[in-house]
Amino acid sequence: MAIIREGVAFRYVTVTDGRRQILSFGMPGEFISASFVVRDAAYFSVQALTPVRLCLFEKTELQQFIHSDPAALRSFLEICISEKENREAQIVDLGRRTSEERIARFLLHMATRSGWKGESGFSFTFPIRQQHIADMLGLTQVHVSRVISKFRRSALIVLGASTLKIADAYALRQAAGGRDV
Amino acid sequence: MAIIREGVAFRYVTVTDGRRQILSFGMPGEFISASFVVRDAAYFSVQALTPVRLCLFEKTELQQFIHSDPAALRSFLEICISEKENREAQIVDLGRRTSEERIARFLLHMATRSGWKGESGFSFTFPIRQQHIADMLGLTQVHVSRVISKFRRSALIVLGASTLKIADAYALRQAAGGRDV
DNA sequence: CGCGCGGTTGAAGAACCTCAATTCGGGTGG
DNA sequence: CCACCCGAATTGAGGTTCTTCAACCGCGCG
Repeated sequence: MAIIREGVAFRYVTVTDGRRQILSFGMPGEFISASFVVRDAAYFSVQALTPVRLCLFEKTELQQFIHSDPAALRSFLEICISEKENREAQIVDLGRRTSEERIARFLLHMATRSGWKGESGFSFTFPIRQQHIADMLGLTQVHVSRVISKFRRSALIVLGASTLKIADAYALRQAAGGRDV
Repeated sequence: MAIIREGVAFRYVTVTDGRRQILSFGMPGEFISASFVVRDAAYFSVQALTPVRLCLFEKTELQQFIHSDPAALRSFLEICISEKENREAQIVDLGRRTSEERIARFLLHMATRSGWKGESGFSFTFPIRQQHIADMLGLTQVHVSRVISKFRRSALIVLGASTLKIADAYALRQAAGGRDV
């Protein structure tokens, strides 16, 4: 039972023959996974991308806290459910969007989680490698490279060693499929 | 806020240009979506596949019930979290499994939810069309048809108008990728 | 210096899609 | 009762998207 205070980690599962699927990235302020209130074992693995500082909870204490305070219960349910909603958005991406849309949406989503307000020129730390993007979005690293290169050539983004800059927010949203995030 | 008592329904979203992604099928005994305890609006649509009989709850009453009884809270959290876990399994399917694996796993999963214990020869009502399978698994109906035809020719399954029979459980599990469901 | 990780690029192929024609079965109207 | 019709499934041909394999580059680091 842990909340991330600093750094970035991700949850993933590996299927037979070594294919890897990343389930989510955890950023500061977020639970690794709310499931641990109920579960003892995990069907996934967790790995840190950067050095990470955690805030640990005793499971039973958290359970008591949720019981004792109605507001706490409500906000914990809120967390569980918005985690589920994020997973469902991901399902839509994987099932029914092209690789360009997926990658554009992923970059926009990470920017938003890093405090982006929507303006062009926003720049933030981005420690995620192409292999992670590929494993998050059901693609190969090679294909991610091609799409990212295309975005860069079209001046939608500027991608440094560990920083990403949204250069043309409008065009990137277009590439993401227009509406929503 | 509703539980399905009879029949089958599904939740889905449509993205621009009409592509459809099915998020889940609801079977008897299951919530349409546990999210409604916290949410007022839904980002998805629901459609019945067969005639459906529902059991409706008043949201505020359910909230009070959850607060009043620790066991109720625990089992509701259990439901939320296992819904999330199902979505994550789906993400792995969509991201990192072939169309044959996805379809085989989907059929096995539906059989299990219909009370299947694992033996060959089990047969159950299956009102789902190929288009639904396609929209659940991120494929086209045409491709689903090809894979299903292949399964049928290899005598893994027998698919009637509205019933499905697991003819060769072992081979179907092999097609599903070996381990787990 | 050399090694390794991450990224880029090209060529060839596999998986899946699109379009379109055809079939099959169940229901409905004449 | 039969003709028709409609939704659902099948099948073929050809195309696109993404993968695979492999070579190569650039850069930070021991």
